[in-house]
Amino acid sequence: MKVSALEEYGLRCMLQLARNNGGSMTLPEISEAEGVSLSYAGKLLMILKKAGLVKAVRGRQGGYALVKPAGEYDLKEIFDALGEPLYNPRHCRKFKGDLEKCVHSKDCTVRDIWKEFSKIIDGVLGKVTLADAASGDYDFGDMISSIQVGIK
Amino acid sequence: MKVSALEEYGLRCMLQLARNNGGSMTLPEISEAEGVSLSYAGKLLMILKKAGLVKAVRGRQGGYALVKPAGEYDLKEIFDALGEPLYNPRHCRKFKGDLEKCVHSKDCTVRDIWKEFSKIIDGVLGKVTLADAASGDYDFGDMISSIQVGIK
DNA sequence: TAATTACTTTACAAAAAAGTACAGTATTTT
DNA sequence: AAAATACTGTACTTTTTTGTAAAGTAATTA
Repeated sequence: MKVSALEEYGLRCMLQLARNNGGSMTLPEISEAEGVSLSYAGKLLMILKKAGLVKAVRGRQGGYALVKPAGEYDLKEIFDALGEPLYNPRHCRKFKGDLEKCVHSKDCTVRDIWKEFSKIIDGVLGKVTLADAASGDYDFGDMISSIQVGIK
Repeated sequence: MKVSALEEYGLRCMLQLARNNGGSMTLPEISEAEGVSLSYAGKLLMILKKAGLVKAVRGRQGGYALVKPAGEYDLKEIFDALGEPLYNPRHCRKFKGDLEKCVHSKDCTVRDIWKEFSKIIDGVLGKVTLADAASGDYDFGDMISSIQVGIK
């Protein structure tokens, strides 16, 4: 289970903008702040822009900025913009081996695991705002202790 | 956030063996059952074997089998064998851009997010056994409804 | 003991992801 | 209007992951 480079660095760019209190940052600024190349920062911000998460202004006084207050973004929407979710309906088509259908399709326990798992992850990501993440004001403690796997 | 092919197919191989009630399966059998090539099945089972999750017998009556009852494996140990965890101490070294240190190192909110997140995932994976997964006898329902993100 | 079946190992090929280079367009400043 | 700054878009290279090929070793069977 892995976080892609796009997700990692994309989130960081969002955190940079969030800490900037609604102000805009140029690509050179973001690039230097995160230690990534200008090109790569450009790629990341373009993805975020196309997803509608940031807005851009061209020209000399230009730069990127959040389109809404950091407290109104949740981590799920940021991740959705940067990559595929852990589970989606195409899961079994993607991992079907050479067989026409997923061999687990009749009673697909594998799919169920990812589907349920994905719900948990989305649940958590959906409840942490970008502002929370930027300031560290969130606490997963209660959640962890409350984890209980029941029997159907 | 993605599940790698090794994790997906590796887990499926374990599920095949688990459904076999402790009996052994040959590579050709596993390969055909999952629709993956013989070579690839061999690679997967070798990884699982080196991690100590399965045992192998060579020769004509050979094959692979679980080393313990399916109910004594949890999904976490299976995933640990097949790939890196979502978060590990090398996270910031891996994603540090061109800078000597992760730019978030002082007050690394990114790292904290993955660290906490990873705990949740491990918590869930650690509570589902291979036997549960094979039969579908687990329920994340309670868990989902109990998710609460607090404030530090 | 030779043939067959099956695991083991190494090396390689193909595909996907990560990251870079560069030419272009828009806006502002001088 | 020319220069400077900054976003935009495409094409490319590198690296990692995925998957395959083939030769080798071990055990069994006839």
